[in-house]
Amino acid sequence: MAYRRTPRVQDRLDAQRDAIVAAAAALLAEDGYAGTTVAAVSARAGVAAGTVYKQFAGKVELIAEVFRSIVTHEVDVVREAAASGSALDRATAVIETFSRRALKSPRRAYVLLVEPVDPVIDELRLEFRRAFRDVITDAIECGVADGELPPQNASVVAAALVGALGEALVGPLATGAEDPDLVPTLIAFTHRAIGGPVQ
Amino acid sequence: MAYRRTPRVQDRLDAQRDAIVAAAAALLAEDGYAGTTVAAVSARAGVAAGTVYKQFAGKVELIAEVFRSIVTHEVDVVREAAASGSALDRATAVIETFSRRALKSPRRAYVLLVEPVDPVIDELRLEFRRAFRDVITDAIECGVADGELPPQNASVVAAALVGALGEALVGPLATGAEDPDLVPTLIAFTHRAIGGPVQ
DNA sequence: GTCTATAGAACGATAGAC
DNA sequence: GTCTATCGTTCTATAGAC
Repeated sequence: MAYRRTPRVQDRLDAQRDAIVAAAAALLAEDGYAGTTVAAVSARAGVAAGTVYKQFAGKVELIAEVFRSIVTHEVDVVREAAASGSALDRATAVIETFSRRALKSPRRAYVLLVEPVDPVIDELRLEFRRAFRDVITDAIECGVADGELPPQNASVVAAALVGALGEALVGPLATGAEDPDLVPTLIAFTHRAIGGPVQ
Repeated sequence: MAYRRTPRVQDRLDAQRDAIVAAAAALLAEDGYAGTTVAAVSARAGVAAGTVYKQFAGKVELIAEVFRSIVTHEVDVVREAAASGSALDRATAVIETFSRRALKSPRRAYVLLVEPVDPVIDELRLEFRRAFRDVITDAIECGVADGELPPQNASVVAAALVGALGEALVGPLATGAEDPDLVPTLIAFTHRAIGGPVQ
């Protein structure tokens, strides 16, 4: 092709990269990490296997980009859902938004949350859990400042809630068991945990 | 060595294996996974590097055995501490025992809880979190049966508490920050979360 | 005509079946 | 314990944009 990449070529390359990421994301949601082979990804993206390695250093780096693109969006959605209202409303919005979305795509959520994949992915998970924690910390701090919630160490409690939410979902996500009581249980848990009234 | 392993030879091999596991455990607690090289382990155990591979299929299998030996013991200690008393006492004992022990060996606890290591270790962590969950589930179920706690989905709440405890400790363990308020915060969080009175 | 991106086969490691 | 199938990755000839 070109000595120098023309904008046209660059666009095509960018589109190709996006197609590979989208194919990997779809496979990850359907078949988990083990089912997301480079061969399957390249076939679905309509490129050759070797091409994947022109765009990414390896499979793990591809999966890492998929993680980043999905979870960044999830953090944004949760942050948006919890942007306003009382501290209790905001905490409820976090739990409800996060868990409903996870339960709607259980396989995908399981992969993103805990499926054993690779240390590089573990590192990303740690990072994104901090992002979710910060969203909750903000809500709790506002609630404490307003006197709506009792004084507490907001960031510790927020971290605890992130861990609680993730761990409580792992079981149901893994087994696919649909328990209509799950989300209400988590909301009641959260309300009590941060010292709000339980309705 | 012998064609047939005499009891004497077998004892020596067992002792050698134990020495390797103990050396790996000590290094893991001091320097984390990256610092626990096979060379360092064998040197500390007083054996040749090749001997490690006679006893274990590879580094990951060695580390997995270290994990199993340590965490099985931790589960037992926590179970024992939470064996009797009111549901609130038992829940308090779980939190206090787990977190005090973790904070006493922060590097070790960080490795056991979340340090990115290997998918095989991730799998073990999932397994051991279920073991801790079962200990807490039992306490909550008894509390609900006695009327001490409000009705709730005990295993979901227990899983949430395991996640909460782990995630709340990750930050302090990683930074080494000593916050005297941390454990009391977690106990208050737990008491509220399961619907008990907060003192 | 030049040189890069692509396709697809080949390679070496590894995990699972028997 | 061995063997086979499969996976991630690399290599090389070809096609095609400049």
